[in-house]
Amino acid sequence: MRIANRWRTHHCAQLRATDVGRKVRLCGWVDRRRDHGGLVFVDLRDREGVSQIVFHPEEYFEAAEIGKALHAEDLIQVEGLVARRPEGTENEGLATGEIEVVAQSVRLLNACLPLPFPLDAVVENEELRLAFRFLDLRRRRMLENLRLRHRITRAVRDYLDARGFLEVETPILSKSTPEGARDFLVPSRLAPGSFYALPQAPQQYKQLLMVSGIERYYQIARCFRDEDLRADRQPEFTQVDLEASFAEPEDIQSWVEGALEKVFREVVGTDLSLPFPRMSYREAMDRYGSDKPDLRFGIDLYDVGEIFRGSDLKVFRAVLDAGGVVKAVNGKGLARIGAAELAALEEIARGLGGKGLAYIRVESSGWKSPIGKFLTPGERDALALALGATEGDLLLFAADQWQLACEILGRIRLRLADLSGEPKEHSEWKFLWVTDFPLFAFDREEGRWESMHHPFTRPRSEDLPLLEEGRYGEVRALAYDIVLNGTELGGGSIRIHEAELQQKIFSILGIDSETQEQRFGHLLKAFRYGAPPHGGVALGLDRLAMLLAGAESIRDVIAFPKNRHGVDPLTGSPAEVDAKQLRELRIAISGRGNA
RNA sequence: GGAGCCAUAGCUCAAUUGGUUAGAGCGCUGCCCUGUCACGGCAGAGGUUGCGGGUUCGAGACCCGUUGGCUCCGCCA
Repeated sequence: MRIANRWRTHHCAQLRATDVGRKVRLCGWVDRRRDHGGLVFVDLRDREGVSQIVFHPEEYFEAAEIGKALHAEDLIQVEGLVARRPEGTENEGLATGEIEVVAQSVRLLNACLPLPFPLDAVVENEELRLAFRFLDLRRRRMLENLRLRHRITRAVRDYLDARGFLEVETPILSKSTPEGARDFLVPSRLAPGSFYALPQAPQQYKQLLMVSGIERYYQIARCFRDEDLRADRQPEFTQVDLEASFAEPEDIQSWVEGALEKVFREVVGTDLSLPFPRMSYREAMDRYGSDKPDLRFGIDLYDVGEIFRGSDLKVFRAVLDAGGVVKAVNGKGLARIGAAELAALEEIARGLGGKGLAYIRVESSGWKSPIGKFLTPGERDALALALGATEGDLLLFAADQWQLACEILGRIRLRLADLSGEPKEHSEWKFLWVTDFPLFAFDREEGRWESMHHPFTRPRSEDLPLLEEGRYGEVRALAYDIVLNGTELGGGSIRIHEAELQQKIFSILGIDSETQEQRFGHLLKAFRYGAPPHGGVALGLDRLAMLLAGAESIRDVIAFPKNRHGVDPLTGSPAEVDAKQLRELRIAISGRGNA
């Protein structure tokens, strides 16, 4: 890195014993000052690191006077001589620890007010950190997070470039398609009453690029969704978005695996073993009660319906007779948990819509359980065998429709892992492809079918007859999600490229022909002009960076994130605008607050 | 829209069962200190305990409300 110019000759992590005697000039912030009355030391910091500056009052009085008066985070320019530190005062913990710069002159370039929070300690007050984000980003940890993110995108770009992917930008001012998340809208001045929408993803544009014959496209794409925020959700976020023509799911998956392998090798020095395991949606739900199972621990769900098929336990029997399932999970060693914890587990079940959560404490004195008296010795033996139950275990049961029973125990499983102190090492990377998602999910409240992934997802060809027969819930999609340690890192699919099939899917989703033409006419039109088969995937860059950084929130890997309410406390966005601006847009505010 | 947790000095936290003048470390200010690197020493400033109400002889603590922050559910094709 070339750095020398009139401001500075080196950066603060650059100088070594071989530079002793050299006259240098450094610029940086006062990381720490140690004033010995006479002698003053300053750790001078820039992006690259730290050098110790020493002020000798007898030799360089004026410089020392300035040095004495410095404060934390003052910005200074120092000119001086590189000197070897006296025998025994070297600092082995510092790359530049063999030398120091003897200040001959120093300029205070810009002073710093007393800091609102320390830069070298944990600060819980995130609101304050965001309000002073420019200072927060000076912290080593945050700087390294940004650097890590940079390295990720660079590795991804290198990888995809080497495989013939073209980076193409797509519009930010886009068109609203009311399916999916809520859109951010941008009013058009030139067409009053009309609005652009910020893209939730470049989905349709990248498919159009495939029709254009681009063949392999990628983009580090900003996406916008106007939904409530979470630790891993911001209203604007970034996806590594790619699409390829003439590609099978295996092609897409191997590109993702290859890119991630390169990222992990180059960014954190970890070798991933490829390919990642695959698991069908059905199996993931059956075994782990989740479509993004965390495989760092091995608590499995079991179907124990057969054991209760002839049971006296009416609640279980009724569910089974109605076509439901009885599933169970074994919390090894958790018979010890108290009533409050147990109630919390039941609350998880109820919160999801379950009727309850049966439990059995396996204790030395016998099985302690409200359902205990309904169990025959044979049933107990069968359960113990199926669940591997031994003394001290806590068995939990959900009896419900398959989907719900799985989801309930899936949540319980995560909670049990916490309770039992299962190791969840950040350095352990458990990747998984979840495949064969259902194409549709039935929305009970709306009383209609919805796309599980999105409406452009291609059904498996062998399931096309099911589509004709109206057995929508059974149709599987050529879709795949990539999961890392229980986090959905991304997902993709092979797309529909035929106008007729696309129209059929739209119709099943309850979008009539007129609306189809209105909202998706451009896509349907394009499909009639020799659209190639194609598919792709999108990876959540923020989440990937968060996991690699060992951060708790994607806010820690985004330079200027929004808080819980979509507000940036630093700039004060969003903000009201001038009446003149609104007039130009022909917008009238009808009311504030509970409008 | 719902649930939970939190709010005490600039920051991170403490304050026994409701009981004297709300403390500590860091930071800040002043003084001392010539080989430190989380330098050290002495002194000092800094608080309407988020806000409003209530219970009580007495509230940082208990109750109600409210505001703000965070986490989760809903939502996120």
